[in-house]
Amino acid sequence: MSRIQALRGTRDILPDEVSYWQQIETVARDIFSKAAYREIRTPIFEQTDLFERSIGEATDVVGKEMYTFKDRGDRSLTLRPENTAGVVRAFIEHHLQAQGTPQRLWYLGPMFRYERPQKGRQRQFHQLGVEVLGSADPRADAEVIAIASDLLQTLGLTDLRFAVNSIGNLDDRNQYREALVTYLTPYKPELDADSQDRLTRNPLRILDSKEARTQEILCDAPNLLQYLSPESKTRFDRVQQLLSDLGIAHTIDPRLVRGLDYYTHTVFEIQSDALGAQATVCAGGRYDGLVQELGGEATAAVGWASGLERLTLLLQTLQPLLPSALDFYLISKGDRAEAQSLQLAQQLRHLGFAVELDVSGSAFGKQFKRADRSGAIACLVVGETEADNQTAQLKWLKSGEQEAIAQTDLSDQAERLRQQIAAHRA
RNA sequence: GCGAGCGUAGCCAAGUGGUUAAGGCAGCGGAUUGUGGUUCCGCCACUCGGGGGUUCGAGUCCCCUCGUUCGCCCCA
Repeated sequence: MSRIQALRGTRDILPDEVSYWQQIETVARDIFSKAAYREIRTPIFEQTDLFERSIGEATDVVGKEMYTFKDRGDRSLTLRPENTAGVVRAFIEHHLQAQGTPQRLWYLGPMFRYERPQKGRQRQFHQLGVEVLGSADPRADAEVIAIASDLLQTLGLTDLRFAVNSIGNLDDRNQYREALVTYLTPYKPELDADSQDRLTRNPLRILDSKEARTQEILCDAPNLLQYLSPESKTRFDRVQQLLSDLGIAHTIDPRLVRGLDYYTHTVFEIQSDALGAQATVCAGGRYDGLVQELGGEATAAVGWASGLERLTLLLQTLQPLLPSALDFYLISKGDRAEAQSLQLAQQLRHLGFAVELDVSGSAFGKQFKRADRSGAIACLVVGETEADNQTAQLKWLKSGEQEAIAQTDLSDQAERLRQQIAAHRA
């Protein structure tokens, strides 16, 4: 088996599936532009440092999932595992704060993580995301969540769980970390191996361990929310209130901590039960320290990212097959007729119709069969007879009704045809 | 990195040690040299992911390997 095939964790998105992607992209563009978010496109690879400093050295993403390589100039580069870091880098590099804050941005593109593929997880995957840079206002937190909600709802996705939490500011977190470590240390031998390791490396991550015994121990652990400073607490209450005012049902999940180091205050996840183990379709939070961390001015920010592969999986369960958008299928036989059918195809396309031209040259019977399978509403037939008198047979494929139409009348009849096609589609 | 399942045609598949590897869908050709969605006929795997082994005999059993799926970890 030496045939070349797509690499593990990468896949081809074939035309039947692309229509779902386009549906998401169309809806997203509309929602973003109505909320004054502008698209930003950043490079697919960056200096390795950028991700190490932003995402955090101790995280799994940086520790074991990055596609990192040396280029010919011996620089260490990394294919982006996520895009917040890149957007923040661009924000700083181009002094976007000078264009006024907040900057509301969105992006869409491929990301790369070296992991074992499984349902809803690829090595090259795609994320759609938003970032609001330069606002600490709780309304910004609520706005980005509301936009995510709009997007998912417009796509027809329901049965989603919105979980939110606050991990406070840096001081809150440090104090809580200490308390958690103090509480957990006596139980260390009973924790699962990963959690034991995290106890020193990244204790907060222990909270969302799936091990039963670890979770039992955590039942009586100190609660993160009780370690929030009064300001952080007030802030979180405000975000929750704003979400409720918007009618966005959500639950507080005190165990929700995210895997990337840069988060502060609000963190949230939107999950679905229809995806198997990879339940999260959208996740994000506030990252007030990141811009400064990467060398910019202190800038509060909040954002999220959503996995396109997971969204399309959900969409496909809702709509197993998108209907054909084809209006006409053109059939012809004989030199002159074939030449005329090409002319007619172009003419109809210029009038705004979607037209497929049969170029097989096979028998009419075969061509009709293909017309039927194409999903077109009507077919236009040009044979010897029609070629002689510059007409075509217009056949409505569903009813089988057929009428003669002069080739020169097509543009005059366009409006009528449009209406009839619309009627057949409905 | 770890665990489990699965690899037979473009797709879905039967086959569970014994002569020539079912069937269905799609495709192509024909019945029907100008009318489809029904029907009928024909064509479409020197070979069962690859390699090695056991056996008189292997798609079928064993080992290795590659690929893939789902799960763990982690994440969108």
